[in-house]
Amino acid sequence: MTGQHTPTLDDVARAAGVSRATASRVVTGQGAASRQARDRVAAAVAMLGYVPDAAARALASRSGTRLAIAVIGHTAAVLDDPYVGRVLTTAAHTAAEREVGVSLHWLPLHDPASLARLAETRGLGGLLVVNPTQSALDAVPRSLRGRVAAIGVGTRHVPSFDVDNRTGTEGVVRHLANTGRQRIAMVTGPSWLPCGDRAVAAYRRVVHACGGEPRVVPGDFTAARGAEAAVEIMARWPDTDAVFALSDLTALGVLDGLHALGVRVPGDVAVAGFDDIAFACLSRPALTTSTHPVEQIAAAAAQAVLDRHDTGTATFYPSTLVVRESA
Amino acid sequence: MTGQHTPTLDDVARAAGVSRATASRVVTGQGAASRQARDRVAAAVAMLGYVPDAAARALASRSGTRLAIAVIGHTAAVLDDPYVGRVLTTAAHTAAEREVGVSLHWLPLHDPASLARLAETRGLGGLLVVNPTQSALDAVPRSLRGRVAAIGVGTRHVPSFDVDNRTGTEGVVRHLANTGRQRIAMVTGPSWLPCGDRAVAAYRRVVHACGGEPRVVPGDFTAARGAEAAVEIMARWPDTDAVFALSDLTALGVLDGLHALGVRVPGDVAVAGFDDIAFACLSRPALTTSTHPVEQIAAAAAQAVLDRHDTGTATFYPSTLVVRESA
DNA sequence: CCCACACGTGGAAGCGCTTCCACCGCAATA
DNA sequence: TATTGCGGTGGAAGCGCTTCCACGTGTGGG
Repeated sequence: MTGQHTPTLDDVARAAGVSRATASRVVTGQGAASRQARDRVAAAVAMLGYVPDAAARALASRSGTRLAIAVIGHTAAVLDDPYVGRVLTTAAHTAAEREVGVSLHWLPLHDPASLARLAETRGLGGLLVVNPTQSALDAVPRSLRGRVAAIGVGTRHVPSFDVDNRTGTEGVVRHLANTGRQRIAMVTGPSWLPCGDRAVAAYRRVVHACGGEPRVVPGDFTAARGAEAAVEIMARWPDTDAVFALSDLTALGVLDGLHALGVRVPGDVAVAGFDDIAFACLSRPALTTSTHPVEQIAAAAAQAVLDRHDTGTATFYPSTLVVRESA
Repeated sequence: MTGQHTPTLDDVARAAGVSRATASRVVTGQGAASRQARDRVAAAVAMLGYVPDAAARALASRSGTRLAIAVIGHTAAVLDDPYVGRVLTTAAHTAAEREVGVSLHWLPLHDPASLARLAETRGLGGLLVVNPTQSALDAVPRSLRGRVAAIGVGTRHVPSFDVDNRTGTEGVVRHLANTGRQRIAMVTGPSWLPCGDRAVAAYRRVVHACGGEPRVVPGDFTAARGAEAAVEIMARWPDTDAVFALSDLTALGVLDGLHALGVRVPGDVAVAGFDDIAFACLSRPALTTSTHPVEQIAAAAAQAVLDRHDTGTATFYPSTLVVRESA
């Protein structure tokens, strides 16, 4: 071999018999280049196995190339939730396909400034915020507008990609009602997550329409909280005959809590979740839930940020009921 | 504000009244600097809110700063496995703490060249390979030696960080034997994963020592395969009274398959898994398994690569039995 | 026949940083 | 006192790339 010298654009240009400027134009696809030049540069690239240096490219074009993914609320809950894991891996995968680097950040919940700091990092190609709070999003500098997206609820200035919590919730709660459940309780998500409001509102609406009374207990998307919530619900409203949890993980916890209480599912109480994580079909009884296109959502958000195409304010993806054994 | 000008090292140097070289030394901590210079630069940094540009730094120091994490064998199986998710998020988190970027890569299984290509990317600060095959690792150029680590089984030249499959397996299988199980079957991991060999060998040893005959069925770490495997096992050896799966996900699938068959767990057949994923305690019956310090393993591997400290060849982390209901 | 005007091209100036090198003063040694 | 050494410093040369700009060319319209 010719020594350990990774080929640079100069090498390519020399091999192709053109200037570095021309080689750059061909490689990036920006700017004009004759057909002949294009071919020769392409051949040289292939021959030398040239790979552009991302750092140099980012530096020279002063357009950051890194996609930062920020997850708000770093707790064990977030790490254990397969929903978040799927979002992360899909977004990262989308970025990897475009050969852009990814940095993952876990941000504290009540510190909007931390997001602002992250957003101000030079060399940021885009920012994807998972489960943002409004205040955090508002702290994002306007210089990044058009390169930020939220997975969850956004703001006027930050486009969002999320599942349609409203119709999703309606679907599940209606199913519960249609199968004869009269006294349906709900375990919500964390109070700071704005997407939960939509879902709770939808739940209230359906329950009222069926002549029932809402029974809402706060949750936090963890299984442990689900088990607690189940106990709370049964203590407070012993005649409850269905529980809807806004997260499968929580629903699984509810199943657990109910089991410990000696309550039969779905005999005594029906249980339904939300998300359709992989384990939903593995629990005993298998969990009735609502499935949403997480991969599609995460990929769309990543693409929107990476390609800077303006996608309007909010895009919702349909969530569809999956009936299994628990309800 | 003074216009949209992100402060550069030049600004810092000017504000501190030193040269750019000195400012750089202070900021990076490399090289000598007087106490006075250090203080003044630190003050300037704080005042201006200076953040070093990663791209420029990488370019100038020609020491890539990105940590690439490669997951071998991109299938739905890998994405759904919370074990992999935990490894990824922990490694990414460790990297983020050090302010190094991360790029995630999903590589095809039977293409060692793809890892080599990735490894040759300029500007790579380190490479972490999850679930590598031997041939893939052998394809990593020696120029990267000391900056590669495997999570799983490594090679002579690539240090590895892994759970101690041998004692972990022994622990589980012994527990099965000690609780009166005589005819213990095992569902392995994918055949291309070298770590599986250790576990299978350990399983054979314990079974032989107890006077039993090994009953091995191939698995692939998915739940679906676990369900199939359960059916296969019961068809082939109807008197089986215990199943050990080398992955919780698979064990959960086994539970499912057994349930469909009308086999009671743990009454008729005991089931044990490996990994202790979050759902292991949520299944019905709750899964007996072996827990390992995934976070610790992933963080150690990431640190080793990032800090370039030579950690010898292989580090094993203990796996400890967790007895729940299924065995 | 000359000017305007595209288009393709190469020269050269950086992007923000690290690092080699030469330099300077000062204390320790001879 | 002359010599070394060394910690601290600034100048300057790049790292590999993009991109502005000026400079030919070949076309078409006036």
